[in-house]
Amino acid sequence: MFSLLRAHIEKRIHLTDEEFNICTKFFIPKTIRKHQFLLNEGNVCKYFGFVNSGCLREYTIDKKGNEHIIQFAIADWWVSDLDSFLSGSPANHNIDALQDSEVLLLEKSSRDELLDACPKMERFFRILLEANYVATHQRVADSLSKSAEERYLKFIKTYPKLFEQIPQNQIASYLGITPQSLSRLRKELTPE
Amino acid sequence: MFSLLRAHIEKRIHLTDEEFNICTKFFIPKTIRKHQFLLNEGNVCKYFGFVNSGCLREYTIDKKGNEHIIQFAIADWWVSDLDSFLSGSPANHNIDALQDSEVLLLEKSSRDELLDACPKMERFFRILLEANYVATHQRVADSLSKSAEERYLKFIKTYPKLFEQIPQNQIASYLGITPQSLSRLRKELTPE
DNA sequence: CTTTTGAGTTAACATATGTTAACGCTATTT
DNA sequence: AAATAGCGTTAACATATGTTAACTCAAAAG
Repeated sequence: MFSLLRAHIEKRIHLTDEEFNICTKFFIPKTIRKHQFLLNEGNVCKYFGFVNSGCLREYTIDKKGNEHIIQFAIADWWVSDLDSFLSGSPANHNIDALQDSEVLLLEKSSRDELLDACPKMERFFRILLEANYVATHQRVADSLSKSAEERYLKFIKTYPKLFEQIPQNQIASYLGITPQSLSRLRKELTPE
Repeated sequence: MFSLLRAHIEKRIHLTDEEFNICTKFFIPKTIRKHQFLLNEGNVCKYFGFVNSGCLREYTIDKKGNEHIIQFAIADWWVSDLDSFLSGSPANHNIDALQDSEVLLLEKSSRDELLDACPKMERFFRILLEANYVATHQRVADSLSKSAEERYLKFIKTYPKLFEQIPQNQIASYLGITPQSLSRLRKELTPE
């Protein structure tokens, strides 16, 4: 149940068995079936979730009704609308499962208690956020400087596992283009 | 010299005078003149910098030679290529000053020492990164779901001070469009 | 087994933004 | 004072991506 999380944390900081056991107490294991929601726009995001298996997505719906995927989360990743989670304000994003998934949920108050109970976890979250900062800034830079085709090729290279698991229309949404454009672009990539 | 930094930290965590004095020892004050570089692509980013005054920008140059601004930094903000700073690998980004600026520089080793000397600062950086995570994800969401015009109007609303201080071609670069497109867009916004 | 739904493809046409080039204005440099 | 460089604007044209609509195919639902 907690072995993936243990390994995930251990990559960043070292905890004793005892310390890790304290941490686990704050998490709520949950199964989320495909198409089920972990967060609906307008509600407060109650959880910071670690994905044990499956795949979820965080997305926003624009005024035309189109979905835009902000973040995928597969095993060993975290999922949340951090803005809403931290501020307690209603979320602008939705989170649902693309596949049956198992997650370990941390409520806001639990996380605060966890940080007090195990101060080493301050460093863990700091390091986790640093890595995320880098990845997200890289995504911003790519959206500024790369064509849809370049972003697509980079996506395949960077997230080969996601690429295998996920429908193409979802990838298009993540890349910021329509499924039709992605289809056209793929056609142009395979001359013959 | 350190009063802005003190207030900046105090917004997130509380430090005693003594603790803060320990922290200040790790920072190197520096003046950066307009057009001077704090980081050149290909070099390792040695600093995590707090801006006391002025304005800097972090940007990348694409293969066509166009600049794309990843981040502005005015007073009370931080500036760095965090990827390079943390990993020690050569930077893909440049950092230079748009105006004469005063910064407080923290070297990588100094930051690690600072975190050990004053563990409360773990929490400070964690909170700082959380806020940045939220802002950057918001920018990603906007680049996926908003038109250039909407992004421009939002920029003005979100960063009125930056909007006043910065040439429009720099804003265009941050928004991901050409200066000509921004000019056209502005014209359409002022009907007569 | 039949029907329905969702994913992917294709094509014709529409639109936002990029490209190139020219011009004017201001501030800086000589 | 003259020359230069940087910024903003404009216009004609080019291109990448969006829009709409139709069609397959496979999987899921009835």
